Amino acid sequence: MYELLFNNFEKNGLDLDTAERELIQSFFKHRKYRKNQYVVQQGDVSKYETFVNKGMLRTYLVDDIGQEHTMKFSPEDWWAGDLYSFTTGNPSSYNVQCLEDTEVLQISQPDMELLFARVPKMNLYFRILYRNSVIAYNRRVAATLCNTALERYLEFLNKYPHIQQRVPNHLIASYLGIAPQSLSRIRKQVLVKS
Amino acid sequence: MYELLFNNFEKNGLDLDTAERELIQSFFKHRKYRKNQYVVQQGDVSKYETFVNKGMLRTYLVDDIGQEHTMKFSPEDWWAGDLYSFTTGNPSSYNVQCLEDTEVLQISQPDMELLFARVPKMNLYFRILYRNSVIAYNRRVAATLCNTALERYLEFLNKYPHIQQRVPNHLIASYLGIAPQSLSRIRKQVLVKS
DNA sequence: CGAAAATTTGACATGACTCAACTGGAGTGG
DNA sequence: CCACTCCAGTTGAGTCATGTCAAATTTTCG
Repeated sequence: MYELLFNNFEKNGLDLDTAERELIQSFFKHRKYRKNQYVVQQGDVSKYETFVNKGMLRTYLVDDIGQEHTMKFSPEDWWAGDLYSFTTGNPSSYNVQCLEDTEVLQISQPDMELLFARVPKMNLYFRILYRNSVIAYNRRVAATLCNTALERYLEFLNKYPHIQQRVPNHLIASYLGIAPQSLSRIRKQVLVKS
Repeated sequence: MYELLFNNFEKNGLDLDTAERELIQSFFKHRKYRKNQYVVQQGDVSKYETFVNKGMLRTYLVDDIGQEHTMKFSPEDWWAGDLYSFTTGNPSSYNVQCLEDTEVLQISQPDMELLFARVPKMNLYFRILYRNSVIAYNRRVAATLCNTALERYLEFLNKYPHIQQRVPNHLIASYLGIAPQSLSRIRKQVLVKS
């Protein structure tokens, strides 16, 4: 149940002994959700940082005029959660919803603080994790500034081919920041060209 | 020369004793740039993470058709640099340019690794720093997905009033992802309404 | 099978871009 | 002190990409 998480720790340069692993395990709660259930809802506090073991989560928000905008897809081996709400305890403006039946490991904010106190090298892991996240966001902002919708769509396909097959197009459109009709037209262009 | 940096460490929960401070100082190089000089240029490796002591930096990139897009402004007490290039050693796609005469403190990638080895609690500082950066990028992506150019402009003014007074409007436009003419029209609207 | 959701298509509206010209201020040099 | 240049900012006209609304079609799934 914890293999994927510990593998992820290792991938990011973390060496853990048995005692540490047991301690870490004790901080994480295993939880199963069914498709369409919510892990967090707009207005709630995002109490946990959530590591996806199996399935897929989608983080989105709803704007003033009722439109949904997808911030992020989280398949297996990714984290999800609203870091702002988690850190400050303020209500989240995001919804985190299951696109499939999903199994996760969750750690609460106080437990995370304890974890840092007891296993200081977790600071290294999260430093690397957040650093990579900053790099990814950089790219995304750069893409929205520099690229057309078509280019951003192709980049998305390229980068997340596995996600594309598991997620309906209108959600991809809402991630790219375009209307589903526009994505449909773009897809037609791509077909013609190839 | 190091007060601002150490203050920043403290603000982010870092307690340092004299020995640690001296060690840390020895890793940072002080450097002065004149207005319009480049700290990093597209194609170079971003060898340093740069903390701004005085002045203002602007990180931007140039797209296929020669347009500039501003990723970030870094006034005093902020960091600048391309984290991707810094981490991997690959060439950067960004330019980092001085908008004013600027004084910085720089640390190289190998020195940063040494720093983490010698002062492990620096992991905590950068974890927090990157975490806050992730939160800020989240907001920015959410704003580009949810808000109109007008709303994004008002949010920018609200959040960085100090920057607005020190930076020409066409650079703000390139940060917001709109043409300078569009920003000019938006500013006219704002005047009429108030 | 049948209902609901997703996708596609068409017609039209609109916000933002481009190109081009003009204004106004800052700085320079005669 | 004035003429000149340079650059930022503004304004207008025309264009284009993308959005909206509405309807048709296809797919999914109970």
